Amino acid sequence: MFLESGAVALRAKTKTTTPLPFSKAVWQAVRAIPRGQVRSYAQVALYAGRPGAARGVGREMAALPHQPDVPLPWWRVTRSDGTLASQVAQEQARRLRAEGVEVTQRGDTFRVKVSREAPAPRVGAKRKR
DNA sequence: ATCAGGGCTGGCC
DNA sequence: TGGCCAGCCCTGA
Repeated sequence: MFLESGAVALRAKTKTTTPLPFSKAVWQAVRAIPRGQVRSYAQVALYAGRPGAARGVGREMAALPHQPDVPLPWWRVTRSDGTLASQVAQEQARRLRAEGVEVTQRGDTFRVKVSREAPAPRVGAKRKR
């Protein structure tokens, strides 16, 4: 699979700075995204063993430039609705297209084509009442 | 289908 | 404790 309970085993004394278990778990989850495919922040969080920590994943992504020793396919991570984070949208769209992923642009909004056959599984979706 | 607004959560500094 | 954020979900237009 994809799920790694090992991430949980990685937790220990956090003590100091960044490379905390959460970060490692996120990196691992992102690295596991197949070329030409995308996952949402929520899915990455789930696979990292921290369901619901989508925003935390976003924070990690934003910190990547500071971790040049840990190259990751960050461009394969999008929002649940398929739109791309504005500050990296251009670059992200370029990289995704280079992998054969369809990306549309409307105004400043970029978004990946979401197949109706294989809809991105929503994480933590609440039932409508 | 798309967009805006509002409320909420998780992890970190 | 307070506040930030590359998010998520729901509702309504």
